[in-house]
Amino acid sequence: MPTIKEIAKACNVSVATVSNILNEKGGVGEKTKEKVLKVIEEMNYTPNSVAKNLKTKNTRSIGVIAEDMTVFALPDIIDGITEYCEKVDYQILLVNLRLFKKFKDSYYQNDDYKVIVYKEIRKLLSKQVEGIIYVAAHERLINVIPDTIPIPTVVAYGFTNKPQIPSVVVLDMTGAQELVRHLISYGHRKIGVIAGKKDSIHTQTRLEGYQKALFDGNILYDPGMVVYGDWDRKSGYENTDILIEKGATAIFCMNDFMAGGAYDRLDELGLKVGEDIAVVGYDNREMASYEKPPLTTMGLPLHDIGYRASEVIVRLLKKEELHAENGIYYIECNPFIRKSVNRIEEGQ
Amino acid sequence: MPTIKEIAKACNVSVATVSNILNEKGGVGEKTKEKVLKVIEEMNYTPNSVAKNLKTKNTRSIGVIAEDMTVFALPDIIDGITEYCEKVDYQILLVNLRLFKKFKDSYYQNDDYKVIVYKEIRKLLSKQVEGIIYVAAHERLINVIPDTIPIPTVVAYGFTNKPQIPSVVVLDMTGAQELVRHLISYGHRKIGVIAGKKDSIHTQTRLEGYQKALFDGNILYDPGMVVYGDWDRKSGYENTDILIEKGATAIFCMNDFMAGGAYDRLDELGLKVGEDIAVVGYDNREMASYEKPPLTTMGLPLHDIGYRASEVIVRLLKKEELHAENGIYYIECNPFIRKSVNRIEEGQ
DNA sequence: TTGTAAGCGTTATCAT
DNA sequence: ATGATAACGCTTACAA
Repeated sequence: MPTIKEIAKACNVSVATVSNILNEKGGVGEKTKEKVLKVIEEMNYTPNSVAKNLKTKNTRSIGVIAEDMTVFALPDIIDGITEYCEKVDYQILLVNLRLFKKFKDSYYQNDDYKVIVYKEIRKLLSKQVEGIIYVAAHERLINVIPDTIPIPTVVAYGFTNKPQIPSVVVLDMTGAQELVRHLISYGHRKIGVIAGKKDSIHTQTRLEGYQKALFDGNILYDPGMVVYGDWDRKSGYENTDILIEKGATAIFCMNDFMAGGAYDRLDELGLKVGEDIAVVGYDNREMASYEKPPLTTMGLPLHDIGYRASEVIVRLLKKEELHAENGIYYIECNPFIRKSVNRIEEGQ
Repeated sequence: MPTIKEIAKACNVSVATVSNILNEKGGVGEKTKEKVLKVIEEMNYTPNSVAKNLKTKNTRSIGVIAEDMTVFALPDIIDGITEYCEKVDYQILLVNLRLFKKFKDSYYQNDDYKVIVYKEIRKLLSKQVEGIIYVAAHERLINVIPDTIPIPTVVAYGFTNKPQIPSVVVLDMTGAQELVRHLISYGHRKIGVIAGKKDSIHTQTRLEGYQKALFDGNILYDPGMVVYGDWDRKSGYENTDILIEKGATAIFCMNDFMAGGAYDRLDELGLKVGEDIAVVGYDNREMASYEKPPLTTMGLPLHDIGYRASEVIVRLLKKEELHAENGIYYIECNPFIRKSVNRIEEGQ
């Protein structure tokens, strides 16, 4: 690989001239420019960005720390990050923590992984990335980022307890609200909920959205209509009976898996989803559209979360003002209306 | 951020000494070492790898070019890459081409994206990556990598026509063979096939595996028992009748989606999968385990493909011998035996 | 055991 | 319009 020096020598010009041409600084004669460009082409010269970065003290690169690439939300989030970064010509250094593979489901219960994160941040820092995006595998409080971190950092799909580290999260509240409003608009008034785990942020905010929709619809909130699952299909199956016994005409499941479980049980009960009873899910997982009937659900704005996170990083890099309360950006969900909600006649 | 010079000054030693300590070169007095380490800690010094890389002319980084992150195979492949790279301490520069988003399904029909790939390779080269892994979204011939590429390159999940660019692919043949052998071992002898698109490499090799299994089982190969779908669920649905009319007792679908479609049609026909008829899929997509009954299928060795690809790159980097015919590495599939295959009594 | 200084491939300042 | 040269932060002979 030739260097700028060799190009200069081959052209009988100085390195400064070659550099000026490469960076379009102007003040260069037309024919020298032509000649140099030709030689560069001929010798297949590629500038060495490492040297350039050392000199200019910027790398146009950001570090992306993914808790676990293989968790369903991550690829879309990273896709959003890459889309924006491509636009503004930033390179991505990817680190995949593989937390689920290493620590199973419980990694965030202990703090062993804090030191791993810390180490990876150091590495990224030494590589002179200009910013870091930390992508959580599940939306929750992320407190592994040292406050002493000297470069802009944002958390995607997770909250922080520090306003100086912005975060980008799902606007779960209105998503749930919209789904339940949809149910109500189809005449349902006895709407059961199969919630997720009680300590999950998703569960709490989706429940709030449910309550708001009831309130707007002038429907009494009956806590007995809310049962808690654990996000797994089986728990959807198991909790369905309770709701049916209470006379629910519709079931709002807080994820698609539990909705699938409800489908299973409803089928056994001889109840046809979308005809005798309504079911809605959340997340718009791939299987949602393959259920019979296809499941009405709420799509997570994963791609947009990544996109926004990189927008925020770039604003931070340019020292531009941020306009988000407490540094939290909420991104709206998109509904997927399919065939799992039946219309109920008035007075029924 | 302090530099090595500032550390040296603060310690009243030379930069060489600090450097030697950092790189554990030895020949350093115990107490100077202690002192320097303490100051490094205190001043929170992080070595600048950009400068280091410039000097040492290696970056311990490889470029990963993904055709499209959001295609189902990619996250696992990249996960495999990151696992190995973490072990050998290589950093990943990620490029997401977003081919599907940009060109829909037909990008590989035209060559517009060749110039994009070429540009990205140049960028990566200028960043001084030591090798490149190109990750295809679907297994096919990848011919977008210039033969003039000056650094080791391997294609994951795709073939190349150049032996100097190794590739790592799925061993589809034995996967299909094993699946059909499984069917035969359960007593099935009239095994229909819903194949994928005719021009797909997957279709061709999986068909070959099917034929081999028949041969080993002393079963006549009836080309009429093979119908072609287009990988979509609908085409599984539509092709089922043909096979049933021909008296198939088992259907080998070349992916899980088409198997799902077959389930749908069989259900309409009043045939119970796993009792009256056997169905197997391929790929082990997420929905396979949620089908009723859970679908027996063949899992793709995605993670291992990525892992192997980076192993190969690292071997290449170390100029070690490669031991693969034509530079093609085949990775075996893993079967997921579930509930969709019934046992047939002899003579039935 | 420690220090001096050259040099990696660029950019940028200042002359010419 | 072009060139000489210092500097970016580090490693590495080589000298002391």
